[in-house]
Parts: sequence; C-alpha cells; structure tokens
Amino acid sequence: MENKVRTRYAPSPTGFMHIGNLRTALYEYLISKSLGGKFILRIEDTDQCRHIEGAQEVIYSTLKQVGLTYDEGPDIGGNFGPYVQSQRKDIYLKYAQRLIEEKKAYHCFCDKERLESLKSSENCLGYGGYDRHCRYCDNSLMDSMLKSGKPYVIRQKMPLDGSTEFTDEVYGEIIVENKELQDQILIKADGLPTYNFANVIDDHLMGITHIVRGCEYLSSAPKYNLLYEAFGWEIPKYIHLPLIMGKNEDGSLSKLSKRHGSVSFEDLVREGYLPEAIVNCIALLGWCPSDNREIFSLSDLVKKFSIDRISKSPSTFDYDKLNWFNGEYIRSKEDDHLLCLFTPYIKKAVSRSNIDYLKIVQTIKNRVTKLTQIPDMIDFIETLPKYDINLFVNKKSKTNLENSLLVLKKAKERLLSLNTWCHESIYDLLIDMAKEMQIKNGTLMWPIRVAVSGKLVTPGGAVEILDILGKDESINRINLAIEILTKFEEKNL
RNA sequence: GGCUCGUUGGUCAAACGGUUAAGACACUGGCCUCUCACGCCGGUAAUACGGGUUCGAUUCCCGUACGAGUCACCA
Repeated sequence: MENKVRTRYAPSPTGFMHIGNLRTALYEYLISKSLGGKFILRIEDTDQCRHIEGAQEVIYSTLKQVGLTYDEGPDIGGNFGPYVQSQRKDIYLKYAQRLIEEKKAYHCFCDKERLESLKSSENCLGYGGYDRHCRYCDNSLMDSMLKSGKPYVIRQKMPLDGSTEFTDEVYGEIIVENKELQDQILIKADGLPTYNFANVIDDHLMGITHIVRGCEYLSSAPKYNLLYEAFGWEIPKYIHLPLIMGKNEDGSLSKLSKRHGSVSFEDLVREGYLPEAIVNCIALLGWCPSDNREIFSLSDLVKKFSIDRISKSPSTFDYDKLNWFNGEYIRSKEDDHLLCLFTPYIKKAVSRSNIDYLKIVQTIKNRVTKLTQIPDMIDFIETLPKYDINLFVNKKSKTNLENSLLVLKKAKERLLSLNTWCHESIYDLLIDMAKEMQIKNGTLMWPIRVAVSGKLVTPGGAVEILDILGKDESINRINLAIEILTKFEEKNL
C-alpha cells in the first residue's frame, strides 16, 4: 500500500459536538485532504459508564452538516473496521497479552482501595501515583491470583529512568522524564482498553499517519511513544492543536466547556448560526493563511491549509466574530436560498396568508446576523402593535403631530388611487409627493413608516413595509393613525 | 505542588533580526439615509517584565511574572 496520509477523528460519543472537538475534526480533515489523504471516523466508546443513546448519530449528523465527509467510518465501513472501539475489544486484549509475554506489561491486582490509600502515603511519590507493587510480585503468586479469578488490570512497565522525547509538528521538541510516568493501565478491570491504549492500537492498525488532537494530550504523548516502542511500531507524526478557551463568570479563562454557554455545534445552529459560518469561524481559531483572507468555504480551506501555520497559543472563542461571519454568509447568499433558511423563522411571527416571504427576505437580509432574530424583527407585520403617539415626532425628519396627520391624510388619498402596488410604484409616488409638497423625504416617510409599523425601529423603510403589507392592510393602518392623531388634535383644541 | 506548553491592542491575529508593528471583529467619529442595518471614509487601542546576544530585537538565549494544560481502571 502506498504511503498516503491518513488522519482520523476519534470522538467519544458524548451526545453533543463541542466546537473544540469540531475544530479538531476540521483540522484533521483539512490536513488529510490538503495532502491528498484519507479522513477516517472512529468512535471511542470504551467508557461504558458514559454510554449515551443516540450519541453516535449526533456525530454523524454534525459532520454531515458541516461537510466533513469521511472516507471510512462505522456507518460507511472501510478496510480497517470495525470503527467502533467497543467492537474491537478482543483486538486490544490480544496486544496487551503480547506485551505480557514479552515481559513489557504485567497483571495488577491492586484494587481501588489500595490505590486510594497510596495517594495519601508518601512512598508513591516519584511513581506518578502507583507504587508498582504488582510489577515486582513473583510469578507463582501471580498465577494463583489469576486462577482465583480476582479482577485485574494490565499495566505497562514504564522505564524507571531516562527520558522520552518526540517532535510535535506544532510545538517542536518535547522531552519528558520517564520517572514522571506511572505504569499505565492498558486494559481495565472490565476487560476494555483504556483510551490511551486503544488509541495507539487503533491508530497503528488503521494506518494513521498524522495524529491530530488538542494539546491537552501533549504531556501524555510520551506514554504513547513508549507503547509504540514496546510494539516496535513506527511512531506517527504528532500535531497538537492549541486549546480553545472560554471566559468564565469571574473573567478567568479555561478550556472551553459546557459551562461557557452554548458551545456545541447543535446549540449554535439552534441559535441561528449557519454551519458554514461556524466552520469558517473556528477554522481561524488557531490557524490563519499568509494573506489576510477571512472568508473561506471548506474547499477553499482545503486548498489553503498548511500545518506550519497552526498557532501555538490558545485562543478565545468570540461570539462577536461569529456574529460577523454569520452576517457575511447571510448577505452573500442568493435570495431563494435565504427564503428557504428564513421561512421557518418568518412563520414563527407571520401567519397571514397574503404575505410575500421573498419581499421580507429582501428587506431584512442585510439586517439579520442570527436567524433567531427574525421573528422579533418582523412581528409588526402580523399585527400592528399599540404604539405611543410620540413616535410620530422626530426632530431629524422634521416631523410633529400636526404635519404627520397632514402627510398621512394626503398619502392615503394618493395610495388609494395607486393601481399597481409594488415597491417601485410606491416609491415613485411618495417621492413625487414629497417633491410636490416641498418637504424632505423623511418628513413624508417617517410618519408613514410609524403608522404602518407602530415601531420606532424597523427593518426596512416605509416603502418596503407598505409593499410587504399590501394595499388594504397598509391603508387600514394609515387610517388608524389618522384616527388617533385626529382624536388627539381635537382633544387639545 | 511536579511536569509540559504558552504570552503582540478587549478578541482573532500578521510580521519567521531591519516595517511609521499589518489586517479582521468589537468599540467609536463621519458620510449615505424615511428608522435600523448594509456600504463607504476615518479614529482609539498592542509586542508582560528584567537581563543578555547583535550594528540592530516582537523575532534568538536566560530568568521572573502571569496564564493554561496535565498528573484516573475519563476520554
């Protein structure tokens, strides 16, 4: 087989896709694809205590939504399966046994209580927690323990001195003293492998050439190497990624996690962010191209991505930046595409039948940064809110209650006789009218906009709103305003 | 606490020994304008600190401070 690049995304099925994990998946994808390689999905579910129903589906669906298509995986198969670790149990045991036979690993019968008691004693210092008790037990005792059926774990014999070093593609030379490493557990008492062990076995068996992961694993990387060495396997390239941090309530920073709010992909989508905006945003957290470009489609990223431009320092996830990306993506889309995206949100606020959603889309597209803002933005279309009469007064537009009433009466007459109700004709009519009355456009438009929206701030101007509402509803609303203003005027005479 | 890693404006970040230290987001002034946006033009704001090396350090080395990660039969 030729020496092609292979990367893998190996999440544990937790039921939600954290954007830190998503970025790791993205970079794994980008690294392999930019080098013409394969991207593999493997589910790491060796922790039975944390089994969550439907969690794998979340992973499949997220990767699908963002376009990270994998070449091999549990649901699509491949030549290196199975791709779910719980289905590979026997494989790990076999390899652990091989190490035992070669005297590189041993059975350990120490129970949790014993390990717990070691923590408080001092004699375990320097061993990383475990005193290696069973490493030095004699063989006959071990055999009888095994026969008795006492539960055990399998631990690797770590070197007692010296150091282990490796080169990370991002962080460079990393050296760790072996005495810092405890005899790591390979197989747990339940017979399943630990994450570290399964990871190494699978990465080797699946021919993974580049191990990409968060740098929380940086200091445990030597453990992996000791395993590769024990088996005599070639050590893959390591690419550790800088962490994405989140801001805590007290202002401090820590590794982004659930408590930082909506940080899962699903949360963000639910909040009205577009998958491609999310991907674009997180792609730039820890990597940037040599030019200053910021907007990237996934395929553009594949073309531009390079490992040597991955940053070493952690970054903080910023909603402001994501908002900007999202707005950029919305504005760049075709109207009919936006119509599909906006419709569910428009329906939340507008149920009247004779409304052209496309007109709404065209009016609000430059004003939407999150899809979830849409209902509040356009709620006045459904029903005219009760509004304060003082909304008609605006200094800059030179409007007051008197001239507003005047303008509305006149506009109503003209609009009533307008045959073709469309943006252009309404616009022409009103602009001509302002010219004729020798007033600012604003002096005319402001009262109309207020009358038909009942709001101080609206997405779009009077013309757009009139167009969306249609002739009848518009005239009704203008009539209502005339009524209110007239009543007020009479009361103050 | 040990070990590992990091530190350029509020945030993302460029500059891999020589620049007036880019750019983007956010903030902000103005223009446009029927409000709000969009768009356009402008502005405030940074090399953590102290030592070296060098003709010259954001850049290389050492120390200090600060921050983070990690020290599980979790992944």
